[in-house]
Order: sequence, then C-alpha cells, then structure tokens
Amino acid sequence: MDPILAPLNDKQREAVQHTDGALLLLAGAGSGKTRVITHRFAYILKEKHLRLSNILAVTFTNKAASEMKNRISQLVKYDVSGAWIRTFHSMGMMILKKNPEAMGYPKEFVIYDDTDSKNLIRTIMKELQINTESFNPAGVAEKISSLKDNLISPDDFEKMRSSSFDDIAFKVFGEYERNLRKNKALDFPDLIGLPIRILSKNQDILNFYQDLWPYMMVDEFQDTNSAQYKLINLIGSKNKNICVVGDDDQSIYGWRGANVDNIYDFESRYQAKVIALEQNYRSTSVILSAANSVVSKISGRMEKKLWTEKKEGEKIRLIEVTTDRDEARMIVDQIKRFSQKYEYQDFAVFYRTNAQSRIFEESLLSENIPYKIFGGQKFYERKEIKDILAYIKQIVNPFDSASFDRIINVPKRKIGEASQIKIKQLANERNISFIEALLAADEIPQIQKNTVPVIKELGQILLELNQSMDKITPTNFVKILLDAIHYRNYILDFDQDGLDRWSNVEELINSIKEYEEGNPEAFVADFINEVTLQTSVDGLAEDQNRNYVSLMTIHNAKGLEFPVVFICGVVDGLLPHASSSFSQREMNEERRLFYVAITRAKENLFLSYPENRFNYGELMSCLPSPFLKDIPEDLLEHIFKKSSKPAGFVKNTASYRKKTLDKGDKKEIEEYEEENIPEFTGKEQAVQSLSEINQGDKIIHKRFGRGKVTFVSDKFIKVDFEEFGVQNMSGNFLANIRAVKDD
DNA sequence: TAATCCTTTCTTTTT
DNA sequence: GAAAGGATTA
Repeated sequence: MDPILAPLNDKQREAVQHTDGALLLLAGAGSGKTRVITHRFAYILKEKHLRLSNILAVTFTNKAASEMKNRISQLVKYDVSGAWIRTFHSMGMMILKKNPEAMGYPKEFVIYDDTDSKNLIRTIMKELQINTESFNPAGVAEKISSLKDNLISPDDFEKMRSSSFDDIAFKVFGEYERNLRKNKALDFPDLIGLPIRILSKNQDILNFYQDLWPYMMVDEFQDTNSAQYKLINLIGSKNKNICVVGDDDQSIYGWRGANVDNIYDFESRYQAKVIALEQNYRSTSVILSAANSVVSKISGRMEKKLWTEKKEGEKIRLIEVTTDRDEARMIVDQIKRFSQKYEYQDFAVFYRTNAQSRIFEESLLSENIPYKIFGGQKFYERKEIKDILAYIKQIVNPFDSASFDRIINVPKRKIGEASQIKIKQLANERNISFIEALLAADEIPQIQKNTVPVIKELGQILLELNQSMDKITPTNFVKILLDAIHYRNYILDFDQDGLDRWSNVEELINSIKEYEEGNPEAFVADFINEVTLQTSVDGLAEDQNRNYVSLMTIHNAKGLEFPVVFICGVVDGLLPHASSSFSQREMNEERRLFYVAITRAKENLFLSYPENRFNYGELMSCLPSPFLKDIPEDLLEHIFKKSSKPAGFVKNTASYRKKTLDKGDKKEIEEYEEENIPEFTGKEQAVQSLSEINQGDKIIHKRFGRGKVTFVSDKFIKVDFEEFGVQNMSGNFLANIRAVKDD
C-alpha cells in the first residue's frame, strides 16, 4: 500500500483520500488529527501532481505550523519549509505585502501587536480627554479589536452603538484608525480585514489566489472568527476543495470572537462530507473517562463518543494541600519521584492564568529541575526586547508614533513629557517624520537649551541607521544600534535583573542571526514584521537541550500531549475563572478548557487544589472547582498533604506586613514576630558586611527562616528560603540574618 | 521640568 | 505583586 496511507485507520484514510469537494473532519482529542492533515497534504501533492505552493494550510499558532511542516518534510522526504503552511495572520501579511498598491497603504508598514495598540489607544484617550477612570483603556481596546474582528467599521458602529461606553469607544475607534494610518501601522485584525477588502474589490487578485490554492485546509476550525471564515470562503468558494478540521468540544476561544457555528455553517454551505475521528490514541481509559464525564455535562454538543483500546492505566491523583506554595512544592516532589521512570520533557504543568507560573518557577529553580515556561511574559513582550524592537520600528518607519513614545526617553536622556509633546506637535504641524522632528528640535523655543543637543543626537543616530538599514545585515544593524544608544550599560544598571535582561537581548541578537541565515537577502525591515507575528518563544532558536519540564496555560497546551500532566489551581474562581460565573456560555467554555487540559495527558494525570492561595498579594481561602464533582470517584486517588505550618504563617510576608502597618496595627506584627523568631543555635555568626556573603552560603533570617544564597552583587543578594522561596534582599538586611557555618 | 517615590487599582485566556 | 497615576523632591 501507498506508504502515505498505510499507517492510517479506516476513517483517517477516508479523510485523506477525500480530496475533492468540501470535507468537515470532526477530530476528537488525541484522534490523530495532525497525522491526517499532514498525510492528506502529502497525498494531494502526489496524487494531483501539484507544486508545494498550491496547497494552503492554515493554523492558529506558529508552533502548529512549523510542526506541520516538519512532519510533512519527513513524510515526503524533502524540505517543505516554503509551503503555504501559515497562521491566519501571517497569511494575511503575505497577501498585503504582495499587493501594496491594492491595499492603499505604504508598503513599509509596521505591525502593532496588542500592547502597541493598547498604548496607542491610551494616548488617544488622553488626548481626547476621556476620563480613563470610568472608561478603562484596555476595555476600549478590546471592544475595538472585537469590532474589527467582526469587520465592523467606525461608520457601521456609529449606527449600532447603544451605551455611553459605546459612544466613547466610537470616538476612540475613529481616531485610532486615523492614527494607525498616519503611523503607517496595521494591527492584528487589519491583517485579516484588509486582505478581505482587497480580495473583495479586486477580482484579478482574487482570481490569482483562487488559482494558486485549488486545495485548502484549516486546522482548529472551531476557533475561527467570522472574519477568518470569510477570508477562507472568499478564496475557497471557487474550487470548494476545502477541508476544515475541528472539534466543538475544544472550542476555547469564544472570548476572542471564535464562532463554533462556523462548523454548522460550513457543513450546510458546502454540502460537506462529514467524517468523525473517534478513536483516541493518546490517553489511558481512566483519563479518557474523566475527560468525557467533564464535557458530557454540556448540552448541545455535536454527538461523538471517543473510545480507546488502551488499558485502564493509573488512577487520577487528586492533590489537596494547604496553600499554593505547598501545591508547587508537592508537584515538584511528584516530578522528582516520577523522574525515575520519566524524562523531564515528559512532564507538563498547566494553569489557568499566567500569574500562577511564578510559584512553580521558584520551586523548580530551588530543586534544580530544568523547566521552560511557554507563553506567559512572552519573550517579545519583555521591556528590553520591546525597547529594541521599537527602535527598529521607528527607524524602519519614521512616522510610527507608538514607537516614538516608547524610545524617546529610553535610555533616560532627560527628555521629559513636555519636550516629547512639543516634538510630536512639530512633526504633526509640518507633516514630517519623527526623525526629522528630532533633528529640528532647535526650532522649538519651549525646549530647554541643554536638552536640544541630546534630542538632535538621538535624531542623528536614527537618521544614520535609517540610511544604512538596507545596506547592512540585520545583525550588524542591531549591534550598531545597541552601541549607539549605550543600551548595554543602561540595561545592566536598570534593576536587579539587569544580567537576565541583557542575556535576553543577546538571545534576540541570536534569533536575528538565525533569521539572517534563513533569509540571506533580508534586511532589518523584513525581520521586524515577521517577528511581531511570532509572539511566542517557540520562534526563537530551538533549544539544544529539550529536556525540561514544560509550564504553560491551558490555552497554550492545546494541540500538545505529555505522558505526565499536572493541572494545578483547580479551584472555584480560577477554573472556572471567576469572570465566567455569570454566563452559562462562558461557564461551558471553562468546562471545555478543563476538558482540553485533561485530554493532554497520556499516562498520568494529577489534579491539584490548594485551600488558600495568593491573590492581589494577599492570602485568600478558596474552594475546590465544581468541575471536580463530575469526575467519578472510582477514577480518583486522593493525596492529602496538610502543611505543617498553619496558613497564618504565610501572612507574614512583606506585603501583608506593609498592609497591616498601614492600618496602624503594629502590635499584631510585633507579637507575631516575637513568637516566630527562628531559634538561633549559637553556631550562627552575625554578618558585618556584604562582602562576607558568598553564593551558596546558608543563612538564617529573622523573619524568613532558613535559606541559601543564590546570587550576590554589590547592592543586593538573592536568597532561596525554605519557606518563602526566592527573595531579593537589599538595604540593611544584614542585621536580620545570621550566617550558618555548620554542616 | 524630570526623576523618584508612594499610593492606588486591578487581573483570563492570545494570533 | 505589577503597573499606572499622583505627589514630592532635586
């Protein structure tokens, strides 16, 4: 048999061979969906004698796209990195780049990510003197982005608005669109919306793409929003050879405008053939039963029954602990115990919110277990990285106001808000770029005499780089830039994490170098837009060493699988999240989120919940998630571990102390400290000066107890405490610690 | 006028 | 416990 078809089951094979006409593939969790897509791609390529570029495959994440490319390359035994396997946004960007004149936008446009858009919206609201207390800029930003995702223009919205919030949003919306245009910038929704406009208005361009892609595939179809679906329809309606792959049970992006109804619409609109993949190859039957019992509570699902031939397997371990700190420690203990049998890369920890990652990071760090956090404070969202990217954007596109705001006084060069506004005004009045405005600073009377040279110097640096940007390699460009603005010294002195921050910058340089190797013809302008779409760490240099524990949000976990999975913080308020409690629809989405998390596990699944957790910097008690009740008791094994310390112990943290002190309740603190001073045994020594402390020293702290020094500089030290995790200590902490000289 | 310190508010998930 | 805004200092 054809080696492309051989490893497939009957249903999978049927899907692969159904090449012509619309196909709706309902693929349950772990049913070999990616396998079908990749084999189908290879099969069509071969059967129809097509070129690589003739099949369009759309995914939601860069990670999924590159995974798909890798697997197809292995299958067809040659490199397919040039195939049209892309995210929606990157596909949109390519269409725009190829058709600049139809877009009516200058082709040197920059792309604003969500942070950029939000900052722009905040500035606009300030300019319009809108009270940001009653109207939250983030909320307005979200509203505008969701309008754009539904292809609603400011004009359309004017007729629809129905509240005072809408009125405000409308005002900002129009101004925001004008600003984007003036800045020659596009936001994420534009990357879908503008291609739709171009294709609807230019029959020749539409024809081009319809002929380019006689075959199309869309992954994670349940997550498409209406604009994305429209884009697919525009291109696919001619040949109708569209295969969409989805699972309504895994729809977890409703909040971003994803519309599960697209699945039903697709079926009827194209009279699609429907194939359901129901055999699960991933999880033990215990895990699968638990998943089914969670999701079956939702009414109105598409009927499907996942089954497996796998054995029953281990029971699901349910861990109950006193605090979230205990929870982290407990999970790390389990990882240590299981690491006899598994490698670190076999473990994953999932959580509902990014904020939960920190505590695990600390626990893993203190046990020297390698880990990697996916998403979260994303690499490209770190201050030091955004600064440099903003410089690049400003140089590539001197009209970009958002980048201007970001770089004007970074590193600090004594250019304050007043001067900043004056320079922007000048640029506006004369309709010149921000670089030109900087260079014309001496013509602004209100700017202080001694800052004028500083401003002009900055302008000069930007100008020179702008003139050389398509003559030198991206790596050289960035190196010259960093040198010119003395960024290294600035960032090293920035805060206690200066070294970490600088190593992030070095990592950025590496990724530019890597990009350069893959795109030898490219200049820095090409790099910058590519990178804005690549918002997660997986776009960075592939890790040499993949042997680490993976930490990520459940949303990030979709599409992945791990032998051992820990789902932490399974408490009411996190999972389901508190913000969902008012709506059945959102509650169901939370339930599906839990389902997605469970179905990632292959062999061992741990669910954990603390009785108390930190929230708003304060310890609060919490209840187990109501979803836990839906898992039959006979699938569970309980692990209790009550902390030896009462929960109250934890309240003695810096923030609690500060709050209590603020309330004037000094007495309580003093009494508490009185009782809890760790017993000094007499073997410890007082520390006179910081120079006596070395990395690796054991110390005892008056309030935090025992700990080990993990970092020393001339200003502060980092200590990993047994009870309190890693703390930075600076100031006159010496009086509170003793060095432990024994053992 | 700019930098720093202090106070208040607010948290979901992401291409 | 971060991040934004306000008050205070230099």
